[in-house]
Amino acid sequence: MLKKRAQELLVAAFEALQIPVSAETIRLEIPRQEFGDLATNVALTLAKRLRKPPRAIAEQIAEVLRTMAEDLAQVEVAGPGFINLRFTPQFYHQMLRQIVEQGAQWGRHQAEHPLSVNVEFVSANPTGPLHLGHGRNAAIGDTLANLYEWMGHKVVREYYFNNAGNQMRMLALSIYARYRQLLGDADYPLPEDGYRGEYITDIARSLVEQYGDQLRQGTEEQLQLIQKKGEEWCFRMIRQTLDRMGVQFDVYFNEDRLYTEGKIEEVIALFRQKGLVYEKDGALWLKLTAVGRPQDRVIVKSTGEPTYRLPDIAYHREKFERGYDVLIDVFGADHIATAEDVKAALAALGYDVSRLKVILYQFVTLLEDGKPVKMSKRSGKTYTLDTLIDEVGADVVRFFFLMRSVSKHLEFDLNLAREQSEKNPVFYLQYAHARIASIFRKMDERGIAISEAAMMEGIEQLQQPEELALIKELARFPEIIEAATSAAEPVILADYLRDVATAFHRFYHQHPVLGADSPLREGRVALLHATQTTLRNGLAILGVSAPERM
RNA sequence: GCGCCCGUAGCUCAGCAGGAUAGAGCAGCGGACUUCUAAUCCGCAGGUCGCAGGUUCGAAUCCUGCCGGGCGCGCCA
Repeated sequence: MLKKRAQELLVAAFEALQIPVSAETIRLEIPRQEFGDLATNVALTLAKRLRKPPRAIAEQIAEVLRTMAEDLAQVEVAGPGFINLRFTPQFYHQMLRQIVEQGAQWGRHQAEHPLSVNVEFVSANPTGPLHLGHGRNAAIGDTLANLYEWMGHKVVREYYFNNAGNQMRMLALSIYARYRQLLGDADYPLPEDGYRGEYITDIARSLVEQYGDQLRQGTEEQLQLIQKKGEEWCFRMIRQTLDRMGVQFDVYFNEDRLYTEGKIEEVIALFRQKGLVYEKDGALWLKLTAVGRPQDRVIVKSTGEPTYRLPDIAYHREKFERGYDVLIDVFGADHIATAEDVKAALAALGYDVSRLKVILYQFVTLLEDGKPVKMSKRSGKTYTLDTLIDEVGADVVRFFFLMRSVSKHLEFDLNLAREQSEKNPVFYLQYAHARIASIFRKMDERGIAISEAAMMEGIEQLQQPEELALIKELARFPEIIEAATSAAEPVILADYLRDVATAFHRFYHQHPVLGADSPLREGRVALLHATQTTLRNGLAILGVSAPERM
């Protein structure tokens, strides 16, 4: 809200001076405290075009701004030509009134043209429990979905359920091997690249309980049954873990459907029409080099089975056909090449791939005592997301996965996460919220009831630097949501909430609320409400709880 | 070899549509609880922004090259 207002004022000033400048070229940033509330370098960027020294331009604009004067307490030209702005306390009071009025809706945008958005994330194969990478994926995807909702769009959360590839066959064979071992064939070998986790034995055990030795022969039919049971089991595990992460999907899209509904065949036919496929060595190749990709790829193996790339393309085409305005994929960094291939293929089929945003997040390393925890897929010795949640709780897990840029490798420091103390950054935010809740409880105990009207009255009493600094911080919330959404970076919101908490703790430390005299007390209560709302809403977007007490 | 991501304080990271003295958290040192939660606050200390060039009035930020780390480059998914 601050930047928007400043931008309006600057645009008006430029108009008065008859200098044509578009609003977007006026960039505002928050400078060091002593310079002001906002600063712009617009005079510096215009210097060349206007052939005037930047300071002279800045002075001119500043002059006009000073005469307009509304909402601005101070306009200064500094350094090489920055214009520093400081708002009046009255302006901040007005903001605070708006926040209190909006209450639970504070921070929500009303999109002029609401978009339909599909966010596909997690999409882990139903062959085992979720791991840390999936956890980061879940946290990022769900938060992006939340952000789009807060921007006023309509969001569908979707999970692509990859239950048709040959990894499923491997799952069945792995379970079968354990099943045989349980039946007494201790030496029955696990397949070369089989799944080795504990859960495989659990599944096998449940089969023994249900079927006894009836599946011993391992006929095709029996293996299919085992596969089905394994898939269901894994799916249940996955959903339980996602539940604990606070993630709910609207759509689970089964890969099966692409086959049963003929989508795979359709895509092949389309590629044929466009002359984008050819046969070689008994396989069907997609001519990706014709659409700017470095290599052609096999899409149907010589065995007649499609490679994973083909259903991927068919699936994305299906999503496009459903008519979303925006499609978002959340993938691990290892999907780079595939994602680009899928995009190029869809573009070749005539789809507007600018609507498809692929979010690639970097890998997660688990650190314990400063050293990476070794994970081995072969031995099945991996650290599951469930284990992590058991150990540190869902709030910490979600926050830790969101507190770094998506594009950065993430070091998950187990020792820090386990720390139930001030060192843990999650608690810092939650504590601010709980502290406010505590004051409200105290008010109840003492029988203090304050009407909204009284709060609104009291707001103009807020003149202390810590009070104004806190309002200033709160006022950024809608802009932060917008920035985090357009950059697809939850960390922007996470960092912001820390700043809010800091501003609050400073205020709290310096100024008593209930001990203050009316009407200042009422004004401070309004500030508490606004702060709590901001923290609660922000934490909700991140999927972290806002506790009433700690 | 090629492609993508990353290199900023002891550690983990912000800042990067160029701009005013490069910021946080943790760790270190020193202060603040008879008051609404000290899971807090205040202060001190800590940096050749990987290296070398280039563009510019101005580069952590843009360009090129190199060095270092991660991830890819399957008829696996």
